Amino acid sequence: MDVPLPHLDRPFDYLVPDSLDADARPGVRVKVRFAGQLVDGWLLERVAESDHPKLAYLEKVVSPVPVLSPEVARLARAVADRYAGSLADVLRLAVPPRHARAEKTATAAEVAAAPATGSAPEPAAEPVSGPPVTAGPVSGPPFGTVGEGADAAVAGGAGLSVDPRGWRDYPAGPALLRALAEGRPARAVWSALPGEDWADRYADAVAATVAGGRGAVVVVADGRDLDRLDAALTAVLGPGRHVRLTAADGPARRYRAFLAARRGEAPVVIGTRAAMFAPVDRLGLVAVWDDGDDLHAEPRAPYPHAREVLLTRAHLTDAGALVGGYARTAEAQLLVETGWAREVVADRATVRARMPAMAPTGDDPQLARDPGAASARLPSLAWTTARDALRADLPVLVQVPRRGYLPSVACAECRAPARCPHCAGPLALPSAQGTPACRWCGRVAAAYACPECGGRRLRASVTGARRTAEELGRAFPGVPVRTSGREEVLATVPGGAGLVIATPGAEPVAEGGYGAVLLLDSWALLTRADLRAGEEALRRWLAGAALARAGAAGGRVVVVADGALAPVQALLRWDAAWFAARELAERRELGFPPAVRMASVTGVAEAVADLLAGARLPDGAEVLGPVPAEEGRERMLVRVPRSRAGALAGALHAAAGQRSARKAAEPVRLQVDPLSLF
DNA sequence: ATAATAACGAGA
DNA sequence: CTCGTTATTATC
Repeated sequence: MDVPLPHLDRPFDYLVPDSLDADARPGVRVKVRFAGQLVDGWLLERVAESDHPKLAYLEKVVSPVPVLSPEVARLARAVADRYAGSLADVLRLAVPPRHARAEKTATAAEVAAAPATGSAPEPAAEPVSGPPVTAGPVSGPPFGTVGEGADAAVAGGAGLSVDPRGWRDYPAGPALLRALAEGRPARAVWSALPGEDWADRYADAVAATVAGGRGAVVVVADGRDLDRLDAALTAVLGPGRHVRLTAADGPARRYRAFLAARRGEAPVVIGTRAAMFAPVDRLGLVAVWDDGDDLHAEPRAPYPHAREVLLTRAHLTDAGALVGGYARTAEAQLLVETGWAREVVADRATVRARMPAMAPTGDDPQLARDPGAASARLPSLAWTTARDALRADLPVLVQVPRRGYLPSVACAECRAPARCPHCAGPLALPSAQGTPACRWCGRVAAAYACPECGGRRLRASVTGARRTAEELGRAFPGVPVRTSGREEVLATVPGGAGLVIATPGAEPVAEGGYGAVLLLDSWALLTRADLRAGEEALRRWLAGAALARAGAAGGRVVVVADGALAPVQALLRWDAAWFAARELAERRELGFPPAVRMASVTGVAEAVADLLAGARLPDGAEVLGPVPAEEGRERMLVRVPRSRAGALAGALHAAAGQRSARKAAEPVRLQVDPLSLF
């Protein structure tokens, strides 16, 4: 029933009139009369009898295309249960809006050929167990030992030949590919080497899965990553073997792509998070690249995260799973530490050989002596590193904060940019009412006085990529300057001398790799009041640094940050696993996710109190708060051990059901795994 | 929203 | 005890 009310989140039985008998197959959209009105719904299964005494007739089959596959129906129920949401809400995310014209292009024969895969549907017959992340015990064997994998270029059992290509750089890599080719549910957390062509590696893993006769779903964060993966897959699988599914393509194309996937026209679906529910036959692999990117979190109720949906999916279908990135999230680390997934990492010698030379620079006494550096507002080491790379005819990447992400400040009287009295770095405001502090050395400038006019008041201004580009252009005359950011994102840049100013996430790949990468927004990233500030900073640095040449080939990275900080250490050593383990240990200590399961309840105070009063929270649940939320609302957090995660979601959903049943007017937002905890 | 059903109270 | 009214609850 396509109504979002939590107390109606269960199947209802209807009689099927003879006239609709042929079309009324599981997975079709239907219209039924419910409480006097016509509402949309989903036909979940056909049964011989019903316990209900008086049944109404199905009003209409909207379209005979069974767009909801049995596997996705089960997945959607499990996701709704995990996130304390309703099946209808999840189905809205899982099945794109119908586009009648796009549907017409499917002939009757194709409709009839729509696969009836998977086990018999049992909608809501029994609660589906939570995703493996919450399940605790290790399920499924590891996909091979290091020794076995190292020299295995040919798949065993099935006699399929799989070339591990770049996966040879990782001791467990070839075994991973072999397992996928043999249809075994290998689960891996992959830490990509610096300079790694991740899209090629994902294409290899997908190709191995397809060679084994199974399908794959791959989710990436944005359109640029998608284009890259698309090209890599076309190169490896050939054209027409994969479907591209993303909301950015518009409703018609999206629905057409969805139907193609549903009909099983291609074994592989790739896309942004819209693709996480894509129907795929005989699913053998789910994969997500860069799971720390917050674009993987769905902003619509019940706010599922692509990584969690895909892992649930792997669990339900016994498919393999690949969670990869240059960085590693605490959630991925948990998969490794619970033994659910195997870590796929290169050994230290290989990492060292591939790494660019790394250097931190903070407070910079040489700044004044370097006129070029001073005019570019760059610490001296950053400036000389860039200059050397340009002299060697190599491109230089400068990673700067997103425009508006962190407002810089200027004198309120004369508009002169406010500079750090100590190192002349730009001052910025971490929050609206915070004290300005230096973006380079981090020193707080409490008693600032403008050197130009003596003014003491400051106003916010923005120094984005464009402004930085102008200033750097002046510091390195004659060098081409390109920017890549919000308005225009470059995918690639040529290999010769040139400056590339990019915001995090928009760094273009340089032909042959960058000679130097300057990471300038360290302080802005690290001082964010967020549980994940360190993780996020490291993720962005690694993504930028990964584009540099190896140290032996002249690649250098300068990070303007204190080298003693843990995320900086992790960058300097290129050790995302170390940082993730540290981060997870710290969250265990503090009782933060993913070591525990958190849910937030947001609304006006009475509504929040009402819901929590009616919730039968599991043993050991802690209620924290309230903290003020946006406009008059407040937010309470509920924390439980991971073993009670399912019970917590169930209790909150049931409590929301009670409220909606008695028509409580004030809305309450439930969010399991909320993005931000503060 | 609206129909059924339960709960309640006044008058026979 | 019955009828009529009102609160409650389920909605195939």
